Amino acid sequence: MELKQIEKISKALSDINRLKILQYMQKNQGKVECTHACDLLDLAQPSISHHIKKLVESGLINQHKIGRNYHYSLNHEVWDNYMLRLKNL
Amino acid sequence: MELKQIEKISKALSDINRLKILQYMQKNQGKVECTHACDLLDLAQPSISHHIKKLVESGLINQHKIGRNYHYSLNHEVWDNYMLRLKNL
DNA sequence: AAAATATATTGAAATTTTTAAATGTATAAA
DNA sequence: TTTATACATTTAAAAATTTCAATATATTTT
Repeated sequence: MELKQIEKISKALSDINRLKILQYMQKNQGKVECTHACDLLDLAQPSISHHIKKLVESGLINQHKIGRNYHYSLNHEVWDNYMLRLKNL
Repeated sequence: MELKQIEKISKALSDINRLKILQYMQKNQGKVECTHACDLLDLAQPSISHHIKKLVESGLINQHKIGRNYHYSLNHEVWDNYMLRLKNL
């Protein structure tokens, strides 16, 4: 993993709303209802959408549509590599 | 460790220049000669100073002056807590 | 196929971050 | 104690990020 990706992942983790979204995902078995997330975070729907996109683009989470809603899962490989690289910076 | 500090540390790690500074510190046993760092990163001296400050403020590194220059050391407690919190987000 | 529901994208404003010139402060050397 | 050297701070401009209204797209229901 290159330094550039370490930077990108750290950036994805550097916003409290995105951290809360990650927590919400985990608690909800990866299921995310956008409207519920809006209430929870007190953000407009496009903002939620934008934050989720950043998480996906960083590679930290995978996205797949189920019916009308989305499900997400941690990309454990990316996650573990990130930790490892930080430890041995 | 609160979510706010996770955010702050991630933010400190979310700039490639700061990551390079961290690497440079490690390679140099924590010793930093600012002018050398300027050359390495192709940044002006105040920028280096600013980036180092962000790292110190995040709690990731400790700063202590030796003679005219500065030495730094990783704050392992903060570092480890950060990792742990991320793992169990 | 039309209406309803859920998320994505675009565009623009507000905020934050990054950068460096100018200047200040502290230490070391002459 | 003057001069040189090294890092810090202030200030201001440039760049990037965050936010949301408006709009678009996709899916489900009727």
